[in-house]
Amino acid sequence: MKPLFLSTTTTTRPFSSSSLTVPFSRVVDTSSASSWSSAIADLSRSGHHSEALLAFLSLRRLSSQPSPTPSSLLPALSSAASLPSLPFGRQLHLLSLRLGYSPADPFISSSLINLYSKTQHPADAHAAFLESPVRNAVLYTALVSGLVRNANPLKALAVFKQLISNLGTSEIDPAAIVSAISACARVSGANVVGGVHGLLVKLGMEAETVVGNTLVDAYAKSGEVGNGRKVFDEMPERDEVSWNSMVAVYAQGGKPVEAVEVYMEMVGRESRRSTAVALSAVMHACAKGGAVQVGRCVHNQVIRMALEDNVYVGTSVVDMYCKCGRVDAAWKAFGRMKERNIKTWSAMVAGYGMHGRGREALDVFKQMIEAGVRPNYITFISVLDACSHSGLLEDGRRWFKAMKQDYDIDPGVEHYGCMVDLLGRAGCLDESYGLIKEMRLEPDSMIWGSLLAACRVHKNIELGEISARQALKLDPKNCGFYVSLSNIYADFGRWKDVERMRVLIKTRGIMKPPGYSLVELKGKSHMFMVGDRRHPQHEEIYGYLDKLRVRMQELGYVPDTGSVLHDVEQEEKETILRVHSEKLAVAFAIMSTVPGSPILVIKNLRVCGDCHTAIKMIAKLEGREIVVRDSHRFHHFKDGVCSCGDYW
DNA sequence: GTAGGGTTAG
Repeated sequence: MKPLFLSTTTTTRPFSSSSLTVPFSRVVDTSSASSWSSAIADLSRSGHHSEALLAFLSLRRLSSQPSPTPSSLLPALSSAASLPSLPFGRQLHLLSLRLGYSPADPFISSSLINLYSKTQHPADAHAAFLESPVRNAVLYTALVSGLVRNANPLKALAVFKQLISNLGTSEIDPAAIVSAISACARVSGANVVGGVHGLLVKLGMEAETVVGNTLVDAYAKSGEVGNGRKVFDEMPERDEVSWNSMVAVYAQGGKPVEAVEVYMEMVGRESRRSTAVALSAVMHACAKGGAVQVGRCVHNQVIRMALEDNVYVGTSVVDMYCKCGRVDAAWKAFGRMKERNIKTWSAMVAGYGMHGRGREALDVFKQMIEAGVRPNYITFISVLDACSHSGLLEDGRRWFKAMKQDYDIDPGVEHYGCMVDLLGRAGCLDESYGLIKEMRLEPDSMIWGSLLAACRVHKNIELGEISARQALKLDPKNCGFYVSLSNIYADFGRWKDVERMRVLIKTRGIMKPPGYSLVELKGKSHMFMVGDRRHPQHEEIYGYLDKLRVRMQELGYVPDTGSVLHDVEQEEKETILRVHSEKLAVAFAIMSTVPGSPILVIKNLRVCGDCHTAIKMIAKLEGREIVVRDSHRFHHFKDGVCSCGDYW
């Protein structure tokens, strides 16, 4: 009966970036079952899941104990679920079946539901639920959250309703309500979150911090940021997660100013600790809103707190600079990082890619492979996207083939989308069409849209009609498809068809989502919509644009009214073009900054053809580098040309 | 057996 000294020193946890010292060492009496199981439970509870599993295995091997009991099996199973590790979990499942603990023991059953949900085996999770002779609230809750995790929120809500009808509302506790709220957050429809909110108020759970946290996120996910903020403001107590969620909500909504405000309130008035999570979230907000000045301040804070080496924070810094048009600053930050994971590398590849610097993107990608990091599904999207933005036809073909052959990754719609775009751009329309036809997956509307756009550039009316028909079948409300087809007809002088498209757009009530452009000035974001006159300096902006237009016309500028949808006269179309949001933003930025300094404009939609031509000229006339981020990529306008090579 | 199920971020 030799006691075993079980000590775990420095070890690296799988799926975690930092190596850490496990604060665990104790004497385990291997002859005592309770000492054995409490050691495993301690490890599992403190989050040292691989160590818990190792302890379970090694102690089983060393021990004279006949067979494990639920008190050691259970924490091991819960660690297997947390990692998550399907092989370990299955082994433990089989063991508990053999020993008769499963399916009889509801504690084991709930852990099994959790395990199979986390390893994306929802059918097995459901089976574990059905096999259990006991159906208590914990089992229901495990199933509800598991279904949410596996992208089935509707079924999750149905299971939650079963809970209520079978067990009554008295069985509902905060954990149950939290999983129900997170299901609601992912179901579209009016007031879904509000329904469960009402229920939990009736049950007197609104003061629970976790419940409030989940509600904040749920309202935000359903587009009701205001309601989320209200819940946040009324919470009696807020923890770290509450604050981080509120920052994240604004980040996801692309509101860097509000995100920073909440962050400042957290570290200022509330004098809470700033954390890596909070800083990544704020950085994410800056990336989304193109707020490079604020982003730089946040970056300074990251440096001050010595958090640059944190791989998550470092990656969000890289991503922020890329998305704010400063890909060289991103590269510098990338170079300083001591540790890089797959997301870090992919962010850098994507960063170069969206700036049209495909060669550099591929170089980084090759360095990544040399560094021994295995590319995944996402990485290949970045790689192929980079090829398509730079027209690297041969590289694109090569890596598209290699992803399946060398890395055994089946191409998804995103990869096909990049290839269709790349081939189409290069004028290989038949090959592009052929690729769509040989896809095993259902092509989405974006893929057909890419081919449609290529058909316009390379003037192929037959294939254009085919593509448009398919695209519109999948997404009949997307006005871009109507416009592209109409443009093709216009290029061929088929004015009757152009008119037919115009009528179609009108009768089907197709609306273009409102376009807006953002410019950051002294840390403040200025937003412009088409024909916006809300800006205090709008008189000056319009006056300046008028003067610019005269100079542009001297250079041969002719308005391209093709992308104006409205049912109006030619003259009026030109007026609309004149006040497109990106033109207003560019004019405002030039007026407000020192001559010669670069300009960044963030646009929510794709930049229109006329604006693209106009901004090229403005860049030349004003001797400025104008960088525009549209919904698709970056455009660097300089000396009258654009980095996209006029294909976007 | 404070045994199992619950929220945020990258």
